[in-house]
Amino acid sequence: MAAISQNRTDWADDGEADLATALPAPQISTNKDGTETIVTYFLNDEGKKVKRTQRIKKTVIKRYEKPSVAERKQWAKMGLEAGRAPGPHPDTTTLGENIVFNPQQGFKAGGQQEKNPNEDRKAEALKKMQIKCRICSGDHFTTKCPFKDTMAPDGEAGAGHADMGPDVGRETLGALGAGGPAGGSSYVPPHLRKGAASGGERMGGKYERDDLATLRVTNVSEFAEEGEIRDLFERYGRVTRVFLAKDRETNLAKGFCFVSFADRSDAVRAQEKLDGHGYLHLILRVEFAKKST
DNA sequence: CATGAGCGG
Repeated sequence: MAAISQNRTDWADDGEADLATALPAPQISTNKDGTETIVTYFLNDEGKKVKRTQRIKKTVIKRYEKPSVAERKQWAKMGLEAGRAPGPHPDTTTLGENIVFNPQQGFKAGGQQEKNPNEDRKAEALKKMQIKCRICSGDHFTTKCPFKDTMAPDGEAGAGHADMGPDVGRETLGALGAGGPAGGSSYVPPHLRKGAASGGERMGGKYERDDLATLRVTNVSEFAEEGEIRDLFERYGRVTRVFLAKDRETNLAKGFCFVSFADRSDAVRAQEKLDGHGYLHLILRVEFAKKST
């Protein structure tokens, strides 16, 4: 490494030493308002000398920073920067746009990604074998019980029987305020909740998915991806949802998907245009979805 | 071929 000249200020100096050295040195001055003005000189693509004036405000904005980046900043400087003060210097570093680091949801400085607490609790419960079926006391959830269709959970009067009063055996509905489906469970799936992205509508005390502008697409390749399908359908209007059915085990597409549009008229056009359209070695069939069972 | 997943403990 000793062979590298310590006097060189730029890799581009090779063969143009006279021009390069003719450039004035960068100047930094501090203004009254605390900002700094940086003047640098360089040669542009056409070999013309350019003076650049930048005014920067040295406000330190505290924000999350990738731990790996933070660590890297502690490294001793090397090469032309060896021994110099921390931070960028205009003769070796070109100041660019601020790049906003946008941490992922759950990102935590100084450590691993935060785990979903629900996942944790569930895994924990499974590990300790605390799951006990309320019907048969087996180590599965009540809803997974092989007897769930024929027996009610212990302590509940015949769930699903017609002679049941409106409040008998019915749990209090949660603060989400959605009327759940009849059947005794207070659980309201995310897409049916108030404010869910894909317009649920209150009808007769129940939330139902609005499938008026939903297309069912069949003959979809197992290698299909939701994003690609969305791109394809976006050409005909605003797509509000793409659901690509996948096998939960293998994660391979099952061969059909649903695409919802904001406007039914767009769905009509997409249906007409894309029915019979080739996508990845297969020819799509596109029709309007019927109500889900 | 094919009408979605989802919680819960």
